[in-house]
Parts: sequence; structure tokens; C-alpha cells
Amino acid sequence: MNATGIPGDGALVRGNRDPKLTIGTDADSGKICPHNANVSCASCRLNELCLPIALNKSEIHQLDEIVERNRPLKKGEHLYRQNDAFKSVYAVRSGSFKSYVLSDSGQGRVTGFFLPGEIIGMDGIASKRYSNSTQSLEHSSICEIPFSQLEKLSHELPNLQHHFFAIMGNEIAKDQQIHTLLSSYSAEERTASFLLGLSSRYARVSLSPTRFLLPMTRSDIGEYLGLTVETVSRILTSLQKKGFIQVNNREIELKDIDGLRHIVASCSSS
Amino acid sequence: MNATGIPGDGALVRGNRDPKLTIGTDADSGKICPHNANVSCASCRLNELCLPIALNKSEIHQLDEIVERNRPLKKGEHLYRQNDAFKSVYAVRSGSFKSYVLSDSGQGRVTGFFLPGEIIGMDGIASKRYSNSTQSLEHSSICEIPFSQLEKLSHELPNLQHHFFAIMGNEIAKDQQIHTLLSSYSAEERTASFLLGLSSRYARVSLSPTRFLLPMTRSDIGEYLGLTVETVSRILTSLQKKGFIQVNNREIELKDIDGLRHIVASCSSS
DNA sequence: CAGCATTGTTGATGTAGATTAATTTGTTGT
DNA sequence: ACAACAAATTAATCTACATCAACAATGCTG
Repeated sequence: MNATGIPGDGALVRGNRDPKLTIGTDADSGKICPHNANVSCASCRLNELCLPIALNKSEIHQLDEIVERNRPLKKGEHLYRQNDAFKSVYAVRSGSFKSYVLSDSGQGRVTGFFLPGEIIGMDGIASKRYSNSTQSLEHSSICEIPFSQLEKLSHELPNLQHHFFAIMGNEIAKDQQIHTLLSSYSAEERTASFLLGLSSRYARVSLSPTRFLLPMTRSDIGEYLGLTVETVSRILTSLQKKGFIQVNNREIELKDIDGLRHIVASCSSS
Repeated sequence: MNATGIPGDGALVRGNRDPKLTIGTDADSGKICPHNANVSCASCRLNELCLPIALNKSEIHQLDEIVERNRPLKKGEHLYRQNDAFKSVYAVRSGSFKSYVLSDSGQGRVTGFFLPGEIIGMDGIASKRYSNSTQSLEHSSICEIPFSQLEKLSHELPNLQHHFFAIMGNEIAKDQQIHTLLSSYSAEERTASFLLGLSSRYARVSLSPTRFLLPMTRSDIGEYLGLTVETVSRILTSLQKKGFIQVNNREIELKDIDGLRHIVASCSSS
């Protein structure tokens, strides 16, 4: 069973690259800078993961026409805020984002994290308003896809329609896994599962699945997993002591992926 | 409103004392039995809530052509099981369903409940396999919509495409609310929120928002909300003692909706 | 690079809700 | 109508995680 699960998403691991630690790939420039606003979908290195998947050349070109490549966002900038009118969905080009809702008392709860190649904003489609706020966790860039145009184009390109249904279906399936996680996993199980999830999402964009930087704070993780900062911190230390991971501030190395899987699999073994 | 309601279907009325309380049907249908397999979308009393919404007459007719109205399901029958090949989504015509996943240890966790007019099975779209099992909670009937045909038709009818995007978007938004609920609400807040949610879903199909039967067990509710049966039971009793609700086994009356809303709204007021 | 805010760690204590267990009530099949 | 079973309640105890508190790194900013 494949957590990342977009159909046909195989075969993206191009050559094992130097596992220099990067978040969402900044450092390397070459011809294609990830923050560069002038990349077309056709030349984007994420095009096999993102919307263009399963589209042919001419179709990709049509998609290109409606994509707006906005200026990069600085750390902490908002993509949109709760209750803003829904206009677009966004594809993460580089960097990372979190979305969150504020309770009446001002307490935020994180509802999701987004890495390169992932789609943000689908929660607004039904109500025509975004139901959460979304903020970049680091210097990031995104592609904006005006939804009405995406709909129109989907109508013309059955492949795109099919794929967007799949993206939304994937989001639904993922959210239900989180439902299960939150309603029945212990703190350690949640944390292990979270790390494994990040790992495969990094792998998806050809980054190391065993060594990565956490773009979010412990507090973000806690809010996402329904735990306090202190618990997250304690669990990470304890996973390290047990030899499953190596933590150094935001730097994480998964030393025993199978061990982590085992923690998750043994849920409610009572 | 005296809504003894459902002609020809005693199965919907639990017990013998209060024949007013029914599940899964609305008040005013005199001629159309909710379990009847021969209702067309055009004549279905749910057609303004379900897929046909926003379609015109001829479009509804086309939708009708692809909808399969299967035989009713007895209580406890499965619509599909986890890992079955995904083929269709389903619209609840009458009755109710729960979906759940089994942990390796056999412990089930409920991931959702479905009432008339709601769509089941979208979690399978991406991976082409259902990611949960879904079972009827009472004698129920459904409309099966083969997904490949729905896609084809959506391609021809922009209204349908638009609406189905909206249905999926709604599911995503709803799942995220549950994420917040599970990650930050107390047992009492979760339960109050759950009751209010049911209330508005019943209202949507023209049933009383203040008096209804719970189609699911306490245990189902607990698994859904991440609580134990005992806690659910205790909270219900306590809400009753405080005058917010009146409980009699599966029979629920919300006596102070604003009070319940207040419980939910005051979350994490710390 | 000094100074302050943010983020992260660690320990001591409290508590919401789990667990265990016993009892009552409701449901089902014959 | 009566066993046999499933669902719901209630009470006593236990525990995983929250809360509270103190402190140590880290990272910005002028």
C-alpha cells in the first residue's frame, strides 16, 4: 500500500544524487533554479510528480498557459488566509508550507505540511473560501493555478481531469489515514509515522529518504500530531536513544527505517 | 410535523414506543419508498443534495443512465472491503453506513459515517483500491455510480465535473475539520461537535435536527472520535445531566443546541 | 557581536481519559 | 416467550501525556 499514492507516480528516482542536506532544494543552481520564475511546466524538474503528470507535450503546453509563476515567498509569508475567497490551487515548486486554523482563543492547529510537487488549497473548492491559512516555512516558490481555468482546461483534457480527480482522491485517502493516526496511535507511533511519511515524500522528489531537515518547528509537529511540544521533543530524544533516529536540531537521520515501521505497525497490539 | 414517515418500512423504526423517530428518510414522501430500486434521479427526493445538483433535466437523464440501483443492503452487509479494486462511488439513498479500517491487531477504527445524499468511496479514486471497508448500519439502499462512467460523463457535462470537484473538495475540508477536532478537542467537545454535525446532516435531508436516532453504536462513535465506549457513554450521560441533551439509548434529543455550540466554540480556551 | 526573542530540552507534578470489571438493558433467533 | 448474546452504563483504579517551570541553544537584528 502506497502512502503517496498518485497513480503512475513511479520511476522518478533519477540517479542517487549527493545527499547534501537541503530543504526543498535550494542550493543547486545550474540552469534550473528552483526559485526561478521562468521555468515552464515542460522543463520543471517536478513535472512528473505535479499536475503535468500523464499529460503529453501539447497538453503540458496548454497547462503552462494558465499557470502563474509568482514571486518567491519569504519565510513566514502567507499564501492565503482563512476565509479568503478561493481563487486558485497552488503547486509547491520549492521550499515548504504549513496550513493551520486558528481556534477562537488564538491557539493555532496545524492541518498540513506541503513539500515540492504537492498541491495546496483544495479545501477551498467546495465553499469558495479557504478554510485554513497557509504560510511558507522557508524561502519558497509556488505555481498558482487559477481554479476556474483549471476546470475549463480539465474539461478539454480528459487526462487532466482524470489526474486532478486522482490528486483530490489521494488527499482524501491521506486525510483518512491521519484520522486513524490521531484517533488511535500513541505519541511514539504518531511521531514515527510522521517521520516515515516525510521520508517517503522526500524520496518522491529525489531527496534522501534517510537524511533531511525538518522545515517545521517542534511546535508545528505537535500541533499537527495532537501532541505538545514537550512530548514531541521527548519522543524524538527517546527514539534517538533507542537508535532509530539521529536528531540534531532540525537535522534528522533515520537510522532504522524498519524499526520505525515496526513501531507504527504494532499499533494497538493490545 | 408528524413524520411517521416511511410507508412500508418498519425496519427504520427502532423499538415500538415512539414511531416518530426514523432514520434516513424525510417527512413528506408519500409515494416514494426510500428503498425502492426504481426511483430515477429525476424523481429522487434527494436529487437536490446528491450528484444531480446543478444539473438540468437532460443532464440528469444522462446521469440516470449510468447509475445502478442495487438491491438494498441488510444491516451489517458490506458495500466493499478494504483493498477491493475500486470501481464505483456510491450515493446513499436511504439508511446509513460506516467505513472503517482494521489495524493489524484486528482492532477497527471508524473513519466515517454516511447518511442519505452523501457519497461513499472517494478514498479509492487515487490508488484504485478502497482504503477502507464500508458496511451498512441498518437496512439501507444505495446508488452505485461506476467511476469510469462518471468521469466520462463529467467530461461531457461541465456542470457535473464542477459539482464533483466540489463534492471532493467538501470531503477534504470536512476531513481537515476532523483533524483539528481530534488533535485538540476534549472528549466533551468532540462529542458535542459530533452531535451537532449529525444534527445538521439530518437537517439537510429534511429530518429533525433536534431529534434523531443514532444509527451507530457507542463503540462506533468512540472509534470515530478517538475515545473509548465508556467515555462516550459517560459524556452522553453528563451532557444529559447538564440539560444539553436527552438520551434514551439510540434516541437523542438536542435540547440546547446553542449550549452545545458553546461547548465546541470554547475549545482550548486556555 | 551583544542582546533579545524564538525554539528546544528536561524534570516534577497533575489529570483526562484509558483500563478493568461488574451489572443492566436491549436485541435476536428458535 | 425464553435463552443467548450484544450493547450500554457505572464505578474504581491506573497511566500516557499535558501542564508547569526552569533553563539551554539557536538565530535575528541593529
